[in-house]
Amino acid sequence: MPELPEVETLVRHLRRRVVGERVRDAEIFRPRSIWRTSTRQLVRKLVGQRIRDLTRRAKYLRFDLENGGCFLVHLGMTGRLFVVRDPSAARKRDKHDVAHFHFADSTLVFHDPRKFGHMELGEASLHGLGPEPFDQKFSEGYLAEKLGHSRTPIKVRLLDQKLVAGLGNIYASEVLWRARIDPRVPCHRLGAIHLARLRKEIIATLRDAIRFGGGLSLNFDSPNPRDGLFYYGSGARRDNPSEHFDAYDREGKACRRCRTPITRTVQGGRSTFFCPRCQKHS
DNA sequence: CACCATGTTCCTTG
DNA sequence: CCAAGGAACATGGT
Repeated sequence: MPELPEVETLVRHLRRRVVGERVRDAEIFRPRSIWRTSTRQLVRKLVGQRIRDLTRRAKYLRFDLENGGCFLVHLGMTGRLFVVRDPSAARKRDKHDVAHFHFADSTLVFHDPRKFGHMELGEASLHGLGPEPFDQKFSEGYLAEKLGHSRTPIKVRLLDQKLVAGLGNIYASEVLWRARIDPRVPCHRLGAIHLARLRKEIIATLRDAIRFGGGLSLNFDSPNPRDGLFYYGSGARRDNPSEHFDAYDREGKACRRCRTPITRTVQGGRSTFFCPRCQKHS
């Protein structure tokens, strides 16, 4: 998955390659990756439109069209977007290509081996989402109100996009490690001090990850796996031999603060990594 | 073969 | 009504 930082990094790279371009043709290889509408409808609404802007909302990429409409892409777990500039190689269709969007001199490719990603017209999917972490609405008061009486473990709640948009399984563990909060703690047991720390670390962790992504030399011009998206880890390990994450995928390795081995547990069917010593209950 | 994987939705069970 | 758990979507890596 691209979580919020990866999507943000992708948007920043892709922007100058697609904004202002007109969609001349669209080839849909996997209709089931289109939600809420038919292939025919999607193609009809897209072809001929100029892309006025490309932005991110939660983990969605949002393409604004000149007619006022919008087109959303969610990358799921393994989705990638890149622009092929090679004019001759109209990019031979790869096994996992979901769609090709042709511009005058380039092609936007949506590639998704695991096929959990999707595309759709309109912004219906954005409606129920919680605030962006960097938005003023994401305040301590808001967090307190939303977490209030929930007995659900905090880690599980952080994955809920209606609470705050953009965290996924990797950064949820990272945030809690930084905030020194036990992922298993029921939300209602978090006091004001912890909520404040939690909010601060959600923002700081994502901000740092975006900054880190901005500093990597990524390649979004080809299917080259070096586009570094998923995850920064793989790109980062090359640019930076030391591991990038503090908790995620570090089971058994020494906590960077106290040297205690990082523990892995399962919550809601997904792995959580934390330090049993410095992430104490509330 | 077994198990793991960046996401989300839907359904069942309690 | 809510929470928790599992399954589903589908494929590849170890």
